[in-house]
Order: sequence, then structure tokens, then C-alpha cells
Amino acid sequence: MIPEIENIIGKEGRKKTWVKNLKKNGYKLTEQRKEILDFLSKEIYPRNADDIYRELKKKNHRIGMATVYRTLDLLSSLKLIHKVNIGSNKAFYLFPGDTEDNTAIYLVCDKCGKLVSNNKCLNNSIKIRLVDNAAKNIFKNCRLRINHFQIFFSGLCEICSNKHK
Amino acid sequence: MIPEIENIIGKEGRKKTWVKNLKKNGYKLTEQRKEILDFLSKEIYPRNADDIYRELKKKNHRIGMATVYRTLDLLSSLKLIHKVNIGSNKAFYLFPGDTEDNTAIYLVCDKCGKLVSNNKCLNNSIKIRLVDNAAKNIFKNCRLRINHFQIFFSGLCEICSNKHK
DNA sequence: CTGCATGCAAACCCTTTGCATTGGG
DNA sequence: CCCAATGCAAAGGGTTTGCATGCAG
Repeated sequence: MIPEIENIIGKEGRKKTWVKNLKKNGYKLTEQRKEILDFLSKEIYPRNADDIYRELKKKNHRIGMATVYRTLDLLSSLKLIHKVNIGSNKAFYLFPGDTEDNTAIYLVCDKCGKLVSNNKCLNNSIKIRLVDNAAKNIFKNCRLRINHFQIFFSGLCEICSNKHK
Repeated sequence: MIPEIENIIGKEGRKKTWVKNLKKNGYKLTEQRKEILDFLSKEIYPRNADDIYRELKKKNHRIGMATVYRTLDLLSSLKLIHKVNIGSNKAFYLFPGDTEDNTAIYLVCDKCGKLVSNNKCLNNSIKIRLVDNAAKNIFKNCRLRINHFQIFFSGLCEICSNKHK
């Protein structure tokens, strides 16, 4: 499928699911909730509460910070989005399906101290394999149901490795 | 070696390292810093700034919240402890690596903040599987030869999970 | 119409900062 | 002695709450 089309269908599908879910659970589809769903479906990152609030204000929508937080909490409680608290004091919000993005992975060189790669550069198969294996084992052995992770790997990067020879 | 003895040596060793490091870097060994180092060396969890402050107050030590934060920041900057921000808005503080090879896995509960398990409690098969998979993939994709790792997982522990129901 | 959802402002929690004072080296 | 380190209180960010008003169903 052509990526663009898939994307649009994906987004629209996601929004429809959200709306259906809200109604099913007896919540009203207010103007503000529509705007927030619209914004979230655009997959603009990062997106914490303040990002959303400022973006909607910029478009002259009638919105308050409290509503943004309340809506995000509501969507979280319905498991339609995933609240992630990692690395800073600000929570950000992801799609629950995007589990691999629910992690922060940093690769750092021991020698030059440079960040070889972070989340964005790592391909998903690494993350998924890592997370799946870990989560299953950890739940089985330690009874912890994993929500977030932060992973630092360090070692020798390619440049320093070549210098070494 | 008898566990108790090993433990005392471990703790004392850690404290000595800290004190040496402070002096080496020209920082004063004040009464407050001593108390905080004492507390940290006891490996009581959880231990965020407020835990430390309240514990020392309870013992009638002269201490202010600002000092606790400033000391924790100082120790972090000297890499003597590791500040972790995950799962909640409260930072907590761990040893940078409980093993000599600087590889560590920490499991923390999002809700109660308790350390569910650290390196010592995790069985090796989890660690090996996790890290082997990751290391191979990361070398292939990012050309980083992994030497060390630090992994923080957070989620819902068994106790909080049961309370929730 | 009814009561859930909203905006606003104030409250809250955790953390940082400014400032006069203290005490370690 | 001197300046780094402290306690206190106030300010700072992010988030939540109380309350009168608004609007979806």
C-alpha cells in the first residue's frame, strides 16, 4: 500500500476508534475533545500537555489547560493513549500500540562520550525484541508489569574502535 | 564469605569511595553530607529527596530540603549516585552500578516507588538473553560494541497491582 | 432540560533559587 | 579566617482541583 494512503487510513481509523470508544463509555464528544483527538491523530511529536494546549490556542480554539489534562487522563484511562513519564518531569503521550516508542534507549561511546544513537535511530526490531523478552521474563520472575523503560548502553563506537587499532 | 560481613565491607567501601571523591574534588565533608551518605549507604528503598529529608529530620539532624537536593545533585554530578526520572514526577536515586562491571538492571514500581528488584535479584538468564540480543543487534545496526549497560524498567508491582483491583 | 464538561484561578507537589548566616579546612 | 555550604522562604515548573457557567445529548 502507498505509505501516504495507509497513513491517512491509519489516522482516520484511529480517530474513529477513539470516537466510538468515547460514546460507548457514555462520554460526550465535545468540541475540545474533537480538537485534541485531531491533534493527537496527526502524530506530531513531542506532544505533552503544553504542546497540545499551545497548538490549539494558536488556532484560536477555546481551550483551557485543565481540559487538556482531563482529556489526556480520560484517553489514558480508556487505554486509547499511553502516558509516559520518563527522563524529565513532563509527561508525554503515545499511542499504546507504539510500545517500542515507550522506551528511551541511549547508546553512548565509552571513549569519546558521544551519543552514538538514541531512540529515533534505533530500528524497531531491536527495541521490540528487547522489550518483549524483557517484559515477559520480568513479569514472570519479579511480578512487575512493565510500563516504561530507560536503557543506556555504552561501549566502543566505530570511530574510536578504528583509532584503537 | 558470610553475607553480613560482605555487606558491611561493601557499604563501608562505598562510603569511603564517596568521601575520597568529595575531598579529591575539593568539596567539604559537612555534617549534612555525612548524614546523607550514611543514609544512602544503607540501601534503604525507595529513596527520593523527601524520603531522605524526612528520615534525617526524624533523627533530629539539622537539615534542609535544599541541602538534600543540592547534595544529591552533587553526588550525581560526580557519578557517585544515579538520578533516575521514570514513571512518576519524583526523581529517585540509585547506585550507578551494583556490579563491578557496571551493568545493572533496576525494576521500580511507578506507584509506590519501591525498588522491586535490582541486579542482584534478577536471574542471569534474563540479563544474558536481554543483553545478548540487544548487543548483537546494536552492533549490527549502530556499530557500537557494548561494554556496559544500565537498564531501568518501571511499571506496576504485585502489591500495587492487587490494591488496584 | 439535565448533568457532564468546561475555563479560570487557586492549590498542589516536587524542585530550584536568592540571601543572610554558619562552619569546615 | 574565608568562602563554600547551609536553612529558610519564596519562586518556579508541571499538574490537579473547586466552582460557577456552558453546552451535548
